[in-house]
Amino acid sequence: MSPRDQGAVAAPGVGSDPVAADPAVPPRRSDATRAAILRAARERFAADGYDRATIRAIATDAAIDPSMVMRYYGSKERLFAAAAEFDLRLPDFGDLPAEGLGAALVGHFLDRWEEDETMIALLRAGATNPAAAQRMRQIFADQVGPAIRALAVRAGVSSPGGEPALPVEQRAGLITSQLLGLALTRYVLLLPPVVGMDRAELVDWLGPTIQRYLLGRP
Amino acid sequence: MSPRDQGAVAAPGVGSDPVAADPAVPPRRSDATRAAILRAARERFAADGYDRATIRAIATDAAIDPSMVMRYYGSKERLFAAAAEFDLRLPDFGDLPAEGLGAALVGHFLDRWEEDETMIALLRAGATNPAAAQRMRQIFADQVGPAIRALAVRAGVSSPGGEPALPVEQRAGLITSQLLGLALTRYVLLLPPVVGMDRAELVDWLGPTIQRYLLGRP
DNA sequence: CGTCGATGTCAACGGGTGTTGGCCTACACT
DNA sequence: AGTGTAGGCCAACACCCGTTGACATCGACG
Repeated sequence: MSPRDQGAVAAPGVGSDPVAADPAVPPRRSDATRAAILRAARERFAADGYDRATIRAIATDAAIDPSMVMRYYGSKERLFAAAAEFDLRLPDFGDLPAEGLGAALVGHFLDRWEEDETMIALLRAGATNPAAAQRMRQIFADQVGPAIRALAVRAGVSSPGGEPALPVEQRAGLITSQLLGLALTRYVLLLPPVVGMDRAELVDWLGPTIQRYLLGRP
Repeated sequence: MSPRDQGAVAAPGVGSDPVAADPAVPPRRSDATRAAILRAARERFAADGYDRATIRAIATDAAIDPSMVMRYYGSKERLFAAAAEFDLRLPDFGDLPAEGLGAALVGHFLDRWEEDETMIALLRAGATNPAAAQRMRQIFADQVGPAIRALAVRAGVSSPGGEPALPVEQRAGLITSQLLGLALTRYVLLLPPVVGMDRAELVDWLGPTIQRYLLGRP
């Protein structure tokens, strides 16, 4: 195995421009293949979950040999780790009145899920694969938790220096439970009434819920 | 294969007394084995999901040969169908004031999940297995939907004969999204803040949410 | 006591999986 | 032009899976 291959496991940003990466690392001829593998992997993991998504099927989708997947990503587990790199891209909602935060969060997550199936792949895989579940906890800890904390602090539920009025971690957990429950019933289990509701209806119904978990009281 | 074996695939009620079944069908010597298989299957499906739960592992847990599983249940798919038989046991909350329905529902689901891992098995398997997802939709249609409809009618949101004030199916879908999201984050993904909350806290926080989905407005 | 069906064990089959190593090809550089 | 190396394919290995059929054992019933 070429010594350079090992270092290339870390994937670039999900939706980032494949061209114009770090100019210190010249583009390689295999970059297109790498990207094709990653794209096929995300599709398969999202559609089938970790176990049913086979290396052979992913390689067929990417129109290459299964052994190439191993050469570039080392193992199925590391391929999944690369394919499950996910950035929620949570904005800071800086110019939004505090009353609209819940609805804005619901809308942002709906948009994010529909434009990038990585999160669905993670959700499907996380139900059975411990590593995928760990990755979801990490995304929660690194992205959801801090964002919710910042929003709560800004809106005055908790002060940056002092004691939080209510544990912010639990607020983030409650918000996640509702948002992931929506993703589960809408995109994975395909529960008919949830699939049938449109974006505006979901924002209207779930917005106040998230709003209360974020800033309200039981 | 004995002709009687095929008919025995349908499992008895989940927590029902294994003795004193239909007296027309005399108990068989293999009933204990059947029950042991079913118990081991539920544990394995709940812990590992459909794909990772192997017939061999289930048979080992039940202390019998894998071929017995095939003899009694025909195939892995039919074994899962038998093990995933699930009764939510939703009460009608007859003597409860309408304001307490949301909290009562949350409490009932929490109790039900903790006393019977079948629902967790279904949730884990439903994320990747289409048949399991179909079963979840069926449970929703047969048990959750009608129960929510009855509660909503009783509390006056919808009248039995007339036009519902708001689609009751969507109310049931929203309730399911929050309750399954709780199960997912608490029992499957093991999100720390959700795992750390106790029953009373969860009822306090989620109760008003379910209450609004059941009887309120966006 | 002998028979027969139910209960259970054992070994194997066919197929699919992740993974590996050898080989060929084509490009880039001197 | 020659050569080294990265990119790619092929065949195979070892393993595990669901499933099957042949054979042993036990219990009830004539």
